[in-house]
Amino acid sequence: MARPADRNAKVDLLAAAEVVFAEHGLDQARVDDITARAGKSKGAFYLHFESKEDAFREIIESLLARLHACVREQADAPLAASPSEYLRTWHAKDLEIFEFFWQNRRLMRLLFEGGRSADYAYLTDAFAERSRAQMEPQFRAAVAAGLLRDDFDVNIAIRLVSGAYEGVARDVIRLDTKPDLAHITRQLQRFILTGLASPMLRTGVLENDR
Amino acid sequence: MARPADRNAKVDLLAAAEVVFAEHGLDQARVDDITARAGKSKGAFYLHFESKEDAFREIIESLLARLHACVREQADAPLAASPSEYLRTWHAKDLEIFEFFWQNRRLMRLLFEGGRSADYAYLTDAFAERSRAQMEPQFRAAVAAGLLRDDFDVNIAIRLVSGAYEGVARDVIRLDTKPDLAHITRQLQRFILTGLASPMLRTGVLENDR
Amino acid sequence: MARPADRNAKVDLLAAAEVVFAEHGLDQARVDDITARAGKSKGAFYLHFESKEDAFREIIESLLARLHACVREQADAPLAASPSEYLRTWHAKDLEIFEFFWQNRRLMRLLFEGGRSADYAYLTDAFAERSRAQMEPQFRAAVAAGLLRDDFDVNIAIRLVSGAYEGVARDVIRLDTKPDLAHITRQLQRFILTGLASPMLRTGVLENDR
Amino acid sequence: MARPADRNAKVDLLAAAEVVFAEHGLDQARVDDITARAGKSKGAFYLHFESKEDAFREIIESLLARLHACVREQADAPLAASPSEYLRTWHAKDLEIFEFFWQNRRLMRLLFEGGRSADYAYLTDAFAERSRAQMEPQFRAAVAAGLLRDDFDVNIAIRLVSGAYEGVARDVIRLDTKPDLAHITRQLQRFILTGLASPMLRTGVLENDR
DNA sequence: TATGAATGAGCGTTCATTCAT
DNA sequence: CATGAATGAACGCTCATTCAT
Repeated sequence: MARPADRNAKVDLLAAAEVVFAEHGLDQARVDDITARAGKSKGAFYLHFESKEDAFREIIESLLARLHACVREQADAPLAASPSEYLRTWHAKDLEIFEFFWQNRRLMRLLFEGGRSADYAYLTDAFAERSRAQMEPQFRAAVAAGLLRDDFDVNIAIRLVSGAYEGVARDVIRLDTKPDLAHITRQLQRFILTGLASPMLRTGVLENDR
Repeated sequence: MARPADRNAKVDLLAAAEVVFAEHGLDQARVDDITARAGKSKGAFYLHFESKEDAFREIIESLLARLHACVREQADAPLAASPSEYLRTWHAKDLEIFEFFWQNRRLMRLLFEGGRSADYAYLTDAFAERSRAQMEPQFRAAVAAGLLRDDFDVNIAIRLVSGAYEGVARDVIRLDTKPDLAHITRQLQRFILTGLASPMLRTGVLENDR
Repeated sequence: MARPADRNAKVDLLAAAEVVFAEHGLDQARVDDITARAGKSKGAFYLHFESKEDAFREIIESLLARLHACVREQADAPLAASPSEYLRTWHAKDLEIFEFFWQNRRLMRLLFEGGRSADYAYLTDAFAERSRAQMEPQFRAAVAAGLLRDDFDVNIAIRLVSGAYEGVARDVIRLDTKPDLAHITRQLQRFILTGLASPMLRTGVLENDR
Repeated sequence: MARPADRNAKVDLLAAAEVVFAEHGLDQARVDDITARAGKSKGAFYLHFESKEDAFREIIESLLARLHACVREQADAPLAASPSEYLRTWHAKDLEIFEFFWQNRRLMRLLFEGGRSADYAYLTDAFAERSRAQMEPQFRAAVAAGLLRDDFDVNIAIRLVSGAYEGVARDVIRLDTKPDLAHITRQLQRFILTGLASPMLRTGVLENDR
């Protein structure tokens, strides 16, 4: 037999903690605020979590787990046969992930801001690193398949691309109303693929390169 | 005639505060740590700063002032005559700014991480916003001059480009050894200008666009 | 179901605070002293009071409330029919109030000494002012009833009488052993009514007045 | 040769200290305030005084010395020959002392309020005690001379009289504009000598006494 | 003698965590 | 399991006093 009261208590506390952490960050969040918002006692909090940090960790870990599940789900799709199929798949994946960002924007902001605590500042980098790591094999595969140019320093290219993704993601999650994610991600894809150079300037670019 | 002010006192304190804030963030930095590191007394700290936050603000404001001075200096250069001149100028500007990032990487990280305190989380966004604002007129000028394509949503393009810059900047400032900034910025420029699409894929891209 | 509130906690803290404030005044009283004396933790103090000053205020306000209740109770009695009844009633009232002073002599001293803090120095005057205000209607009624002389400047007479009361009260509350309050108040009453002049001098006094 | 600069410095500091102590009491007065008001350095303060308390003591002692000089001057006058001469002399003495109170009202308030510090709360009582002590021989002499009634408990009578004086003094020194001190002291004297009872009540009072 | 920057002990208050019921 | 009063370590800030010049 489950003990629903118990489960609900933890769920309530987690929900409240999520809000309070998202608003105040780890350091400035007070356990009192969390329990008051959850309508639970302080004792209940420590019944379910070892410490304030533990609750924070649990929330962040859950977020990361769901995020990675979402990303992996996208990543596991096979390289499409045709170029246009490839683009369609890619775009669908991006949209899926940006939808996740939007759904979890409060927590994603907290993540991007390192939990607003020195102790979790590493989260920001860790997330970026992980994104890059996740991106690399797909990128290399695309290069190998002749879909992407091979005259780039792949590491740097990845860095740039993931930077663009992260930058856009940061923008999206701080909006108040939901933007047209499909449009944004399509532009992002197009930007990555075609660049901004006008034909006239393209000559200059080639000149400029050795 | 009085015991002369230790002209270095404030400088020492600021230097120590910079280190401590960079390491622990605003909330977890202890005034004791700062003064101990500076070899000064606690009283000395409050002789020069109204409060812990005041010292933090002073450090951040100084960083932002120097940063904006650096950016403005770059921005004020006129649009170059020839495309290749334009590219050279652009690259030089970027390099200058990335040098600044590298020189001040400890503080830039703190800035990017919102002071690691809920109270200054806005810094992250404020900086991104400002960067975008600074970029916009230059971008539009380049489009008007036929240097950049005009079939992009400019706002989104700026968002993407500034995202790429920010992402790369975040990467750079967390390295332990100085990377080849000229290389990175050149790749960044080239990436922005030419994109990643292979000729074969380029067709797909065009197809994909309505 | 919870660890039940130590119903005595606040009472203990107030009792301890009373002693410590009475001994050291507001400024020099240390919260540590209060909690140590109460056998409570520092946290417990802030569980019941907003601040040190808040506890002080509560103590003083309670004293004033009880004092005014006592005074009002006396004041509400009607003017007696006969002179001797009037005197008896008056004396009984005084005795009641002086008993209150004696019972609360530690706090009354603190009150008379303005909480031994610049912030509450006004208490001394406020109390005197209030006493005078309370006395005035009774005084005027007694004059109207022909019980008291009408050839005095009433305001000054009240000032003198309340001064005498206050002076005697200040004396009484700093004694170590309880004096014969009935005797003192009777003498005080007699003094107010008849003065000290010997018959021989009385003539001179009356001459002296215009 | 005197060192006028030095002397002036101390005088300036004392004057400033007087104002600051009178306003904030001992505990809440800051040495900084005193030196700033005096236009001197903190070093100068400690050149002339051992400590903040020392300066306070010096000010209070000076006040008491001048006060006692004034009182003694009055006290040393011989008992006058005739009753009316006695009354005139007494009144003149009182007026002199009340003039002193008025001249030094800021400091007298501080004195009456125990320096607004637990450490000097005793001043209030010490002053009252001393006043009583000073009054006693004169009182007894007057009784012996048949000028004052002898059917009073002398100690209590003194207490009452000095209480009345103290009460009136407290009133006077907190006024903003100088009152008619001669009038007040005359009324005070008359009150002490004759009391307030109407002829009608006097009968009852005498009955009431055993 | 005079200066005023520097010192550091001291204290009010907060809040994560514990524990008696 | 649940409660919430109690605990006490921690830390920001003040200000009397010292001392190098």
